[in-house]
Amino acid sequence: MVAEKPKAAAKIAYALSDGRGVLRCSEYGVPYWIVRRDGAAIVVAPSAGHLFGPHTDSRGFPVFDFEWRPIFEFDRGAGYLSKFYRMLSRILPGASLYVNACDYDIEGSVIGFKIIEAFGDVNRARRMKFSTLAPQDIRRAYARMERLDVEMIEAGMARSEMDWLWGINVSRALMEAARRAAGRRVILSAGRVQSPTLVEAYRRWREINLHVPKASVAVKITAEKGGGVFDARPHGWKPQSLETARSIKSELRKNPWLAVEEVRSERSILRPPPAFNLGDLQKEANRILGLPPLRTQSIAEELYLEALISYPRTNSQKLPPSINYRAILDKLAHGPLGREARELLKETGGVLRPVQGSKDDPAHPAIHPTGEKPSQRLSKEHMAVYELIVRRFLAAFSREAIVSKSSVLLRDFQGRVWRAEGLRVEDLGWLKYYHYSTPGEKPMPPLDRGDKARVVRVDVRVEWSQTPVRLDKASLLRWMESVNIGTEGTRARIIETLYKRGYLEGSRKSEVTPLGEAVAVIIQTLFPELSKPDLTRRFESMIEDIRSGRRTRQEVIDMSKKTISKLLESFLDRLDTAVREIGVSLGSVEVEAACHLCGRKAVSAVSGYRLCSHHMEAFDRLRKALPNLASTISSTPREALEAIARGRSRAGAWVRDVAALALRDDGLYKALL
DNA sequence: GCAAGGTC
Ligand SMILES: [Zn+2]
Repeated sequence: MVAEKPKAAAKIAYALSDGRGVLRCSEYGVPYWIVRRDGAAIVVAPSAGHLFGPHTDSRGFPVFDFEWRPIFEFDRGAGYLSKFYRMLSRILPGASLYVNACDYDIEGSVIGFKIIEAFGDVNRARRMKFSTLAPQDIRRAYARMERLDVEMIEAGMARSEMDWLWGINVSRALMEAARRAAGRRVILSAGRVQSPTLVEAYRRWREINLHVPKASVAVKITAEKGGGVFDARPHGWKPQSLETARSIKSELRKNPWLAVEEVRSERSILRPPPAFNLGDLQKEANRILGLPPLRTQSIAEELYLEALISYPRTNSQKLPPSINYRAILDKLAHGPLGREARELLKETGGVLRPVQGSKDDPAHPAIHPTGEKPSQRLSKEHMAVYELIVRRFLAAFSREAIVSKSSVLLRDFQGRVWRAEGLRVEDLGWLKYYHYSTPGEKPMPPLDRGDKARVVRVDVRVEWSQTPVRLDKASLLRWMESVNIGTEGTRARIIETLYKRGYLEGSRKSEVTPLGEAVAVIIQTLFPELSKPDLTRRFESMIEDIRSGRRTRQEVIDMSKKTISKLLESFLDRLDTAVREIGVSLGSVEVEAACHLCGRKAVSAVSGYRLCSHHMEAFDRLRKALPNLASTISSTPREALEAIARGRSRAGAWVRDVAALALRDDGLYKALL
């Protein structure tokens, strides 16, 4: 019986033993288990994920002649697989029956099949189908074993092969262009998941650099009543210019009173969040601990191998009763978060009904602690992630938090309406455990209709809008989740690949490098299929066709080869443009007509200055926004440009470049008006 | 050397 991983193999063996004992053995340092059932000896042996994958010895492209080989033969990072390979090659021969007991998905079907094909006999093989590793599920799957799932195997192999064909061929095409441009070897890559993500990063980076901020005038009143101080802001109106706001300020200095017109207060209820799936954990660990997504994932995987938490590569936000809530909480009560666990047991009186999130996973529950006590050796970061997971788990069982929000409308002597807002947490509820989401309190003195509050001070200032667009590892990961490309196990890793290739750089505010821009442009123009998530949707429908018997793997692979061949042909026809694009980015090719501001290829000229497409776009956007901007801050266009050029305005870099140049050059300045 | 998908 072949399991996908050691942990699963152990669970399967124990489930099949019915408590009558299991023999744990080991070969080359890899564990396997022997159990007796129905008079037969069952050997449950684990793989460690895929042991075989497509590979070729051919160089150059197009390349279509791959074969399935043991992964450690060609992937230096996969050395640990060789001991699994040796163990399986020793254990499998000679059995009377082979059972694929890997996870029931297309990847598991391939993993088990390839191992049975290599070391056993596919003509004496069957498939177990289970969706969880709970003992009763495993026993049911064992009792109802089916024939080998050929359609799933074919679908899974097709997925691997299509990814290989697209990825290897387009990567080699890019590298060929780089080699011709720079005369040296540069490692470049492209693929179904990484390339749409790079293109999205490029789109975001452009938006950030092209941001023309909107100006608005903020007026904040600090008022006082009975010793209590609060803030009020315009309600239902706003000052149209800085001048108007300043005159309001001087009016209020002469007549510093506000009449309370209406007091409203409402309670709002904050429901506890569900337990983590991997994406939520990565997002929260980034927000709270500042950890990049792949770091969080590695830590979670290590916590899982230490048996402190459940399987982390899950999309589920659900906690099924089968995990045994009570047993876990009882154990947690004696660990490092024992005080919180005991508090929760007291609060719930032992009635444990966790919030269930909407997201689900075919094989695993949400991430939760096992209750095992963490060892003292755990690093600070490991402990922090562990604590996050435990606290989120506890919060899921707790009660709602109650917040009371008050909103007070006040009128000044000119009849203008102002609004003050207060916020008070009435009952912390689940926030006692997961305090990272506690809203900030805004105090508000008791006020009644007709009361007079005194204006203590008035602040007037120009506020510049910030771009809402984010570009960093965590935001890219969320984008990948939202368009459903990649898997829990691969998203963060693929993002790291984009940084490793030198396409992206920087952590909190990432940037696309010149090389990344060149690759993104080439992908968009010469391999448009790889620029969007749609290719993943096409893969999915082809995989579905194979599973349902509408198409064969051969047909799907032939179609892919045809598509890729055509793209590579037209790529070679326009190789010079790709060579130039990459050459410029690597600094080995000169631009004939360079942008005055950045040296990129110019697309047109304004008042004698050659500008690239980015700076041209920045010029256009700035020209459209300038009149409004100037009138809002009650200034001349020149002063508005100075504010933009200063960066304090939060304008995008390319917009600032254009503004600064226009301040130095009259011709360009006039062209902006 | 290149993908994306498993997992130690
Ligand atoms: Zn430019």
